[in-house]
Amino acid sequence: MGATSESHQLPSRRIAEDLRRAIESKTLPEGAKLPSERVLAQEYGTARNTAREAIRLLVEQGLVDVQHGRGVFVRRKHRRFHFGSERYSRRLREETGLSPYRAELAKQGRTAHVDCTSITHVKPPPEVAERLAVDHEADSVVRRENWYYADGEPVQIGVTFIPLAIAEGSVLATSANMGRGSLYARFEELGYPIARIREEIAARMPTPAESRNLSIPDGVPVLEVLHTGITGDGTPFEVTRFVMRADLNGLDYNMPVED
Amino acid sequence: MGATSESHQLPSRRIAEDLRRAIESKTLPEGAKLPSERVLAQEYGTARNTAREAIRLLVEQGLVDVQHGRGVFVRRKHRRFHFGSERYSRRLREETGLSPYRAELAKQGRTAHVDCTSITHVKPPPEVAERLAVDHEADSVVRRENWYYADGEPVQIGVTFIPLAIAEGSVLATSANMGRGSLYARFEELGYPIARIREEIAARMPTPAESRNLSIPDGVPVLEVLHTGITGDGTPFEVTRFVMRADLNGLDYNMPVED
DNA sequence: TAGTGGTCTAGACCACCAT
DNA sequence: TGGTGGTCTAGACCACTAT
Repeated sequence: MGATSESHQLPSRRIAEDLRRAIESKTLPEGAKLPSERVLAQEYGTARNTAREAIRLLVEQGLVDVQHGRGVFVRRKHRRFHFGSERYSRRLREETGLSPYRAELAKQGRTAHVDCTSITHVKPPPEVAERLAVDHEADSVVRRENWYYADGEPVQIGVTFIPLAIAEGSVLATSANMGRGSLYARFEELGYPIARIREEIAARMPTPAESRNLSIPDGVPVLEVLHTGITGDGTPFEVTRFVMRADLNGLDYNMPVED
Repeated sequence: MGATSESHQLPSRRIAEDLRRAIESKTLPEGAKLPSERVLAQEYGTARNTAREAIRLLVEQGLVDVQHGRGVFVRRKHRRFHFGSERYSRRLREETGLSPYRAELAKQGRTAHVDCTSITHVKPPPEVAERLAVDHEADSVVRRENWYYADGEPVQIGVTFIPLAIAEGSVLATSANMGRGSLYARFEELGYPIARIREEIAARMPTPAESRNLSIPDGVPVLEVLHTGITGDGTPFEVTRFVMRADLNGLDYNMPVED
């Protein structure tokens, strides 16, 4: 493990660079334990805080996982789940009866679990009102919050907003369980078959609350997808904001180029 | 600015929480200067390093910008550029003659600049070979690297791979300047009109090299888009890997739900 | 109990920015 | 020049994990 790099003057950067190289060259393979902070400090002749700062740089780059009391380990690259346009395909819905989330996880041999944690009536947030073409002061919408788990660990949270005029009187406004074909089958029965989707995608660091809720490791961003469901005649009937751990989730869209 | 929060025992967390609340309530509006580390330390009766740790927590959340010698400032939320399916629309191409990148920046009154920094012949990376359906050992592809600037600052880097069999003998393989209608007009002339796109999206923290190249502030992730251009009969003819600063770029897709 | 990371102290000196 | 952040030292005590 010795001191080999010459490119950085700063001890902390030099330690971090050496470790980064060791990780990228697989000298330290995935899952391997790094030398402890105290050992690094001694090897490089620095204070412990300096070795600690080097570790922090690696954490920021998402290269290692720190485990209190156990040590620092090279982060294992998880295979990502992929979600995209097929998430809303009617054929998939009807053939499998499975929600696309469950189908994707089944493909990877992992256990899916979806939990509807709350159903409430709220005034829509401005960006939701705008996309649903409702008045964000006057109109009320149904808010459904869903947590998505893989092998018992939460990986996504989705919050769906539905105009009250559409949801009122149906299971959409009252029941956590959507039944066979799930959400979009119910929309179809209500006269809102999904024909188009708009997906607005951003990435950012998680808020402290999101870090807690999704147990997001340090140095991992979130993908935020603002999804709008639209009928054939252009009427938006549902908006969902997904927040996903970016290390476990990816998006995969396959679409025609229109005019 | 005093000490008001009760929810955290740890001094560094308490300072960070107080500052976060001040930022979110606009008590500290965008662009405002935070108290200096030394002042915070004195106000909370801690060592300077403890106040410094609090600032670091805010940086990790992407809430503040640290400027050496000047101070710590509440990060200004930039309006994001939005790119999506329309990026490849033929109508847009023919009507404006402008590349979609330039069109989007013009909409926001900012100066666009695109720089083709290199054109080389390489063996395709495995994930590119797979999507182009070429042999990643035997076949060669043209590699074009483009840097995208807004007001002189780099915001995206795109690396395009084109099978040599397609690009050979055309400007695609030789010239930085693509001429009117840009890349996809040339593909169309060569018998590869774009009809579908596949976009695979991930988010992650930047590598040190990307941080340098794109001047990415701390606490800002990148969006990585692996884009495949496909003809009407399903032939992939081009793969581009985009890396974008996630604080300045977003994606916006509007597409039909296909069976 | 020994080893690990987590937090903190009370300094020090340096590099950068503004005046 | 004085104020700011950047890095480092040489300790200390705590919390967690393992044996």
